[in-house]
Amino acid sequence: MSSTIKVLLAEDQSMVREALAALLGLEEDIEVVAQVGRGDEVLEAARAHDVDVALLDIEMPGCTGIEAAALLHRELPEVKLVVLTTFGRPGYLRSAMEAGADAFLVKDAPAAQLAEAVRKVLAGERVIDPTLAAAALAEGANPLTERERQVLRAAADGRTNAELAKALHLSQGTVRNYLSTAIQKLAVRNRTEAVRIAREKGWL
Amino acid sequence: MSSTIKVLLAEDQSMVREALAALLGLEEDIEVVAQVGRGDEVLEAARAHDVDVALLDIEMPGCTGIEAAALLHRELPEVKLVVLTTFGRPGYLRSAMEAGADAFLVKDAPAAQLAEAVRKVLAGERVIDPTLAAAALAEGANPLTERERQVLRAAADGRTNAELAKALHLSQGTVRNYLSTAIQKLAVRNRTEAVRIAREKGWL
DNA sequence: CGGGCCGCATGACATCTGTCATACGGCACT
DNA sequence: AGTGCCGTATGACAGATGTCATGCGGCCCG
Repeated sequence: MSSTIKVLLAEDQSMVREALAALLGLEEDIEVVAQVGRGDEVLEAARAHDVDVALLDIEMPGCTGIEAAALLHRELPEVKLVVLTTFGRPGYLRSAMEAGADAFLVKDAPAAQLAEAVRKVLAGERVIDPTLAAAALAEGANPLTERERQVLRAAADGRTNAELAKALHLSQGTVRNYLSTAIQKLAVRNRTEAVRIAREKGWL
Repeated sequence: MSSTIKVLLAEDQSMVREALAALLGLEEDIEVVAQVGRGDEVLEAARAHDVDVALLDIEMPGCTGIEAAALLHRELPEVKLVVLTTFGRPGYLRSAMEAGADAFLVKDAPAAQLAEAVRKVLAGERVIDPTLAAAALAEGANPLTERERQVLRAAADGRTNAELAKALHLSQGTVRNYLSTAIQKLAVRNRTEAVRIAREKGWL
């Protein structure tokens, strides 16, 4: 029989990361050979340890798990990619798939699915929650332009139009125009709702 | 030597919960005797299993880990309480302590601290991050009145003044006054920032 | 009993925000 | 060459939001 599956674990919360490592450690055929707590340490660690599967949390400092996935996919295409996230946002699933992910798991799925997903992706299968896949397809693509997203992101923490304009090197009127179109595209009433909805959909 | 320490684990994300259980399962002297995924199932499970220590995540459906802690503290005062959270918000620490928690851990602390905290609280010790404790003391108490908190919470998802007034059975002017005083107390410029800051401090 | 804070309210005012029309250059697709 | 979208900008306008002064009744504390 073949040797153990070598896994890289990327997750910023140490306690969760080490707990997941403990969980995977219980499996005979899986070995966690590297752990990192930042997105921007993923590639280096993957190179250093010759991993079979990378398990990537999305929310991480440095860069997101999705960005890390895209990078790995480009640099080490033979590494299988499992994206793990707290939030089952359809937009996340879409981005993860575009980044070359082989599996997409949400953290409130049963723990058994984790080891299972690792084995499946190594066998060439793709693993995604059918409900989430349906939601991602139903919702359609992100309607926001890059600029609209930038403005929304910057507006998220309560900045005023003048501050947004300064931060993005735009005129105040332009900022208002972008916010206005974003608000209309998302069918909401103000910037706060727009930020909330865009976040929920994973469009931000 | 004494028998194993019986632990109840409350955490809504199955994968994290089972991973933490796996982690604790590696310790010879600790046994996870019950797992729940909702705050409002904690008391019942604790009663059913005669637990020594309850490990409570804060963010849970049903009721928060802090509310569950307060309930356990009242109903089963001999059970030791460890509160676990993603966010190291000083206000959370304060509330947890007021609810009778014996330990307060953030999830980005090393995993080893978890088992250690379980043993320590059982030995009658209290476990809190000194940095966080300092922050909680430095920041002072929540300056917001109950009404101000209500209005901020309701305003968080982008409701308009008219909607807030209707939802809270207040006049529109009163809503604006509350928001205005909250904005001043938090030393910010608008409601969105006020919500953000209040959240960060755990005052919401 | 008086002072102070809270909850609640109103009115006036200044500023911020959202909408709309309009404009121009660039780029892509037909 | 024409159409359409994007990025950028302006000006005008209506409505939402934030500030301030002021008022009243209730409650607690000294």
